[in-house]
Amino acid sequence: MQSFKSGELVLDAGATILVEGTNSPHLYTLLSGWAIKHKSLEDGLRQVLNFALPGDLLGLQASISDTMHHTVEALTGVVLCVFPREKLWTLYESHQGLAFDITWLAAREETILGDYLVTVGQRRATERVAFVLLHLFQRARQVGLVRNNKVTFPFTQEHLADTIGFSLVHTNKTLKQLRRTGCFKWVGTNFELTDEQKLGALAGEPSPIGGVRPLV
Amino acid sequence: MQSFKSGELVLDAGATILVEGTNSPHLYTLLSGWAIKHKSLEDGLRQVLNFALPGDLLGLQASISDTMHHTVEALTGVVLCVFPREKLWTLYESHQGLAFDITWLAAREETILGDYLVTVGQRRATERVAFVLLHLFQRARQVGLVRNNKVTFPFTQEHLADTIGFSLVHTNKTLKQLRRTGCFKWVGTNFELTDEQKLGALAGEPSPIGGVRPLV
DNA sequence: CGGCTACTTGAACAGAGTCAACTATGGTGG
DNA sequence: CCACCATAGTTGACTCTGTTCAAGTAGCCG
Repeated sequence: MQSFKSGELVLDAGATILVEGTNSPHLYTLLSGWAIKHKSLEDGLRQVLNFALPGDLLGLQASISDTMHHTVEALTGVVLCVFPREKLWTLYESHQGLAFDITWLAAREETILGDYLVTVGQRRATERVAFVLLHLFQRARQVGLVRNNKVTFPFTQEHLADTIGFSLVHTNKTLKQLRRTGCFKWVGTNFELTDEQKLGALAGEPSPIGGVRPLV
Repeated sequence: MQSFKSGELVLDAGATILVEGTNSPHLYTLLSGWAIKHKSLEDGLRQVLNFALPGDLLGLQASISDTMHHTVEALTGVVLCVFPREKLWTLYESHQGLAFDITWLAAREETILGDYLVTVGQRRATERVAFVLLHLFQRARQVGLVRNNKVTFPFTQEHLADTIGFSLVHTNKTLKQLRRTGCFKWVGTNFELTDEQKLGALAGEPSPIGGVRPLV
């Protein structure tokens, strides 16, 4: 799989990695740093679709439809592993493991977007905020970015607002309310989760016990 | 690819094809009919994630994570092409075309979910309704279900409401308002689109002319 | 005819948006 | 070292969009 790699790309925070409506000759894997995927509307509104953390794939859409349907922007300095897009499908023939991995990543992305859609479509303000904070904390933990229940969140309240579909002002007020529950501390870029279970409950998660019963 | 097939499944309208939280030994392709993918919350709320039309793949998530993250339900009588899930990855080795097709379908699903997320997160009522109606009309047309700009929509206003994240009542009132624009007629299950461009404008689409300028 | 489901409509209420001002905080240059 | 500026975060007052509750109507099938 390393043979497929054509180089590394290092970018500063704020750099645009891929642009909606354009295509790209490259497919990227995020090696380090955070990025954000979003779509912008003419009237200045913006919807964040997802965050990208180390290990995530960027630019698959362009490989398939010749056009990106969202923009990807670096939230921190990032290191990207660069793959030549045109080689992808020939690689599918020689490396089935790669085909599996990419399918897996695409399906995972679909799952996350589905969760976000439920959150934005059905949840109340506090649930939305709690859900996204918890989700990002857990993803950060999966890739080893959490130490002592602390992690650096390199995004602003405005990013959060654009993720959950609320105005910045209302997001801020909801956050104030959530802080009073005491399950987490978020000051500047430092986020500390002190009561994961409680935040999960506030996010409206089904309780971890009592899973779903299979159909007979 | 036909060799992979293990049978056909015929189900009535209302049948549940896959259940959130369970896994399934099968992967399906929808051969005919409509289905709906949704997630339900404890409190009775429901979010429709997407509609499935002929040609769509159902159950990929279960093949990858051993658990479906949403439920799939038939809206009409459906015919499904059944594949044994465990054979999928071995098939990836012998049929790279299949690997490409599945990746393509997964990426397309991601694109649609992204569009829905923008709609639900940022758009106003009339735009949301217009967007979904137009989107479904266009997808139906792609698979040849539209004749004379007419198509059968086998879903209720409640399905639409659960798709766009509004209450049934407000969806109904918005629909009433949209009908006055005269771009479409929707009575019972019969939908006729008489002014596609106008509906596109109401949906808040970027005008077809004036595409996005590539980055130099 | 009765009972179901889908669809309509109005009135009162509440959640979220908008506007506008203000407080940190960090970086820059005089 | 401090004055200035830009960006991020906070807060209050008012408005408006969408929700809820409640009461219908229309069509369909037994």
